[in-house]
Amino acid sequence: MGNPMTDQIAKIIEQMLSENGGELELQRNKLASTIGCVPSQINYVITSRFNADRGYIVESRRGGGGYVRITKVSFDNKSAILMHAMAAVGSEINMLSARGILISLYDASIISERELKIMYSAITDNALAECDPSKRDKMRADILKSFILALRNA
Amino acid sequence: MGNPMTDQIAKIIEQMLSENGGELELQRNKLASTIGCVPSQINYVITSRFNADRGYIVESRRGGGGYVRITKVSFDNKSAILMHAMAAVGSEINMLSARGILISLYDASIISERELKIMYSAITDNALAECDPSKRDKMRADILKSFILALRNA
DNA sequence: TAATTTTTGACTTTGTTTGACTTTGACTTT
DNA sequence: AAAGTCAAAGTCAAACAAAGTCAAAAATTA
Repeated sequence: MGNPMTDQIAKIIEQMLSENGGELELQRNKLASTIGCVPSQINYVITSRFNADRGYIVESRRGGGGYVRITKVSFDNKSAILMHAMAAVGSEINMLSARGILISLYDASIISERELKIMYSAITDNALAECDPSKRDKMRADILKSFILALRNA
Repeated sequence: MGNPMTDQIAKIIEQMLSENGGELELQRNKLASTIGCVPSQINYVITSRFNADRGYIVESRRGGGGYVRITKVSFDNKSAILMHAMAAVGSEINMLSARGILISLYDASIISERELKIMYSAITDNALAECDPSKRDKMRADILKSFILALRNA
């Protein structure tokens, strides 16, 4: 509703980023004047919306021919934890271990309590009752790995 | 029941909500001044009448361009939708229909986009590849129904 | 009257906008 | 090379704009 300038600028930058495959070089003062704001507003947008927490790397150079480069990256920490979880799942996993992995993701703040409940509901023996018991742990591993993959870009 | 201001304000907000299909973004101070009450009264109305217990989700942002967003997900509504979804799943379901059901839950604001992705990841043919093809649709239905059950109290 | 609910406003926290001032780098002149 | 100039980008703090908190006072209800 009350869309502050910051949000509009962020949207413009996102747009440009996605048109450029996640990488973008811009000129701060030029962008500021086409948008119609003071240059330092661009800095504010960048620090508040395109910071490392949100998975962006920002590099810049001053002086003549200066620029600001914004690159989107999926962040390391999270993906390392997910990678680790993925390895921990392996090709088969029982219900208790699967639960443990989900809880560890919850503890690492990668999923919420609600998401924990949702995911857990799909990997109980009960949910997998239809599956042949001999294949159940493999099935569970597949589902769990699908979740972990989905979390990479969610 | 000598209509305290709180009730009138609640009524006004309900009115606006129903005019907007159950979703509403308002500005606290603006609303307060048009109604003629102190801003914090709006907070009181919201916490006492539009809380999670009563099936509302409230989000807000401070600062310039700030807002308060109220979304109605009434329990009746929610459980009716879930019930309906449950029935729609049936005992077997293919990947496309399953996806449709998840999208309808998303459209009804019962699940987030992130949750949509998570759940969808578990019901693709890919995730269920291990399952005997003749049983796959049954398996998918079971998982989907587990999700829906988990959403009842999440 | 005791308990609960509502009303109010002073104070806090969070988020945005602006502009004056600083730093850096490339290029030009001495 | 050293100094100077200019074109960027960066920093920071003040002003502004919202929403949140909390507790005391007032009103209602049991």
